[in-house]
This record gives sequence, C-alpha cells and structure tokens, in this order.
Amino acid sequence: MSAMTSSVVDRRAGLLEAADRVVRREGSAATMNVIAAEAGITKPILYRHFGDKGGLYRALAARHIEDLLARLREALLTHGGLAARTRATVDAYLASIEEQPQIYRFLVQRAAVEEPAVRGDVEGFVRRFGDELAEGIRNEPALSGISEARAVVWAHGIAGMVQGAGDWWLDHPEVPRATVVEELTALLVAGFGSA
Amino acid sequence: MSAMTSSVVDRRAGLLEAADRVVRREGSAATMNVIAAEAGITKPILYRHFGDKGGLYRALAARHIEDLLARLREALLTHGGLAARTRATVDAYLASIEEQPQIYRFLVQRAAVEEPAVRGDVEGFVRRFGDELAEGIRNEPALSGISEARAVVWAHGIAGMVQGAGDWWLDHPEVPRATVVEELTALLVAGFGSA
DNA sequence: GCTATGGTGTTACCGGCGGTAACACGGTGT
DNA sequence: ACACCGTGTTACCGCCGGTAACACCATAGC
Repeated sequence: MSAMTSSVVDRRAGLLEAADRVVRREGSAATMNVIAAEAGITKPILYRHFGDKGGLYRALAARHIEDLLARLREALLTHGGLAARTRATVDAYLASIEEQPQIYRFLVQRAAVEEPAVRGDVEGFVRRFGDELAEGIRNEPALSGISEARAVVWAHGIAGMVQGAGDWWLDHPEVPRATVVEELTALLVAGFGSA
Repeated sequence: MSAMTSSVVDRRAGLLEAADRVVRREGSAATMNVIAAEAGITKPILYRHFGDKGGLYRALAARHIEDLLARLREALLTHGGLAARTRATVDAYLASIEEQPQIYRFLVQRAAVEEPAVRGDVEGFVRRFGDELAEGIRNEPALSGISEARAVVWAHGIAGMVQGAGDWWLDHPEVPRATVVEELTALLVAGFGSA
C-alpha cells in the first residue's frame, strides 16, 4: 500500500504547499477558506486531511521548525570556539527570519499562541529552540560542568533574547543584520564568562 | 462638563474592571459577549464606549502596561550598582508575571498579537519594556559611552530574554523564581562587562 | 455485464464570533 | 406638551471554524 509515488502523502504535501503560499502572501489572514481556494478545492477536503485548523497549523509549522532547527543545530556545531558558535547561531536565526518574515511570524505567533493544542505538540518553536540551545550549552567545552539550572534558564533566556531582538529588528530594517549579530554575540560571550 | 465624580469616565472604568475580571478568570476566552454579560449589560454599550474590540484591548492593556512599566522603571533606579539594578529589574518582571499570569499572557499575546492595530498605540509591551530598558542602559553609569546601536539592540534583546525565560518559567513552577533571577542576572552582568 | 467499495469532491448547513442598525425608555430643558 | 439625549435593548449581518449529506468516478469481484 505504498511504493507508489503519488496518492495521499503527495496530496498532503501539495495542500501544505498551498497553505504555505497563503501564509507567505496573506500573513495572519490565512483562513481555512482561502487556503482551500488556493489549493483549488473546498474546505471539507482540508478537514479530512488535517482534522482541524490546529492540525493544519501543526503540520505547517512542523516543516519549517525542523528546517530551522536543523540550521541552528548546524550552527551550534561551528568550529572555532564558543564565540564563533554563538555568532553563527545568532546569525542563523536572524538570517532565517529575514528570509521569510511571514513564516517566522506565523511560527512564533499563530502556531504557538492561537492554537493552544500546538504547545504540547510542536511546542512553541522558541521553546524547542531553547531546548536545543540547552543541549548545546551542556555540550559546550568552554562551559563544562555548568549546573543544570543555569543551562536551562540561560538557554530559554537566550532563545527569548534572539527572538526579541529579531522581532524588534524586523521593524528596524535600517539596522544591519551584522550589527545585531555582533552586539548580541558580544553580550552573550562575555556573559558566558561568568560560568 | 466635568467636575462631577460619576458619569462617563466612571462608567468606562467600571466596564474595564469587568473586562479585567473576565480576562483574569477565563483567559483567552474573553469574548465581547461575556465581558458585556459580566458588566451586566449587552454588547452595543461596550462598542459605544470602546469603538471595537481592539479599542477595549488597548484600554485594558494600557492600565496594566503603565503599572508594570512603573514597577520596572522603579527597579531600574535601584541603588547599589549595576548588578543590583539588573537583579531588581529582572525580579520585578518575574514577580509581576507570577502575580497575574493571565493578565501577563493577555498583554504579550492577545493585546500585542491578535490586534495588529495595537502595535502602533500600546506597542506590544515587550517592545515598550525594551524602550524603557534602552533608556536605562543609556543612563547607566557603569555603561557610560555605550554606542546607541549597542544600547538599543541589547535592550530589546534583554527584554526578549526576560520574557522568554519568564514564559518558560510559567510552565516550570518547580524552579524557584530566585534561581531564574540569579542565573539571568549573572549572565547579563557579566555580559555588560564587555562594554 | 452489474454491483459494492472507497476516495475525491461538492453544496448546504450549524453555532458563535465581532460588529451594527433600529428602536424603546426615562429624565431634562423650554 | 414637546424635542432632546444618553442608556439600554433586540435583532440582525457577514465571516469564521467545523460538519453532514450527498454526487462522482475509479477499481475489484461475481
């Protein structure tokens, strides 16, 4: 019942692709009706595939979250020391939101806020970013022996910091990305020294 | 046409009080109908007073935002040096969200996200927190001569950090507030050293 | 051939939301 | 007596998320 290329899984992917276009184009006005129309169908089909709006949001968020976390994970493995890793990670985050601001807003706002059920499943995104960061911090050679409490509080604090600065930066495009990256990196790397 | 104690201004305050109770009790299910019912009236009156849902949200958010920013402003003036000021500010923020988590969620989520028109008026809240922080950083004796870019990026980054850590902490009440405060303060104070 | 079955698609509806029009009541000034 | 104005109501609109019911069209089995 698989082996074939097409069928249900491709259909789902196609629908998600349509939903993605709508979110990218219309932002928060991405209603179920519009998404269905964009896909050239009507609502009930959408509901058959995703259950409810939360299900579609979950599916939609999952793709981007995995992509983004992969980028961040890779940045966390950058060679060259703690400062280089920090800079690469912050820059990866800001580069991502710069490339697709609408998707980013969808991830941190719609997906995590509007549909509370998503919190347990996709779990925010900033939250998962924080979890990944915590792991990175625990494994950081320069921070060996860091207490668990410190690792986890720092991680979620840093996740919020990058997100907050990124949010602000989206409304202040006159500031170069490199500036934001350098200032945050300086603050964080010096802060890590306290460990 | 003023001088009298009662009339329209008291009425507004009473309605806001009712809205406040609903938000505190029902959280995100604070619909216009139930707010009206809580106030003992019906919808149109609410609309006559506040224009639309965004107007009510703005009015509702404004009170708490001013209260909260006053607390933070006071903390920013704590005597005893940079570390003491940082600790007091972080603690003031976390204490506030601990006291009224529903109101806090309303401020950072509903008011700032759901009603985009609020962004220009009440302007987020985390955003205004960031603005206040930037001013505090510029005036910080220990950070005199800091560049404008650094002050503003740090400010909004720190605002996001405290908010992000606070968000996470709301879901992990087993961690004492003092722990969160101390870990964030340690990171920040050491980071400030890089200026 | 003719019928079951299952997936794709539709139309048409439901309850509830934000928002508004239209009207009813009661005090006040002239 | 009358117009006026603020407070309040009922009843409605359009749109959203969500669902029931039915139509179409392949393939599979006899």
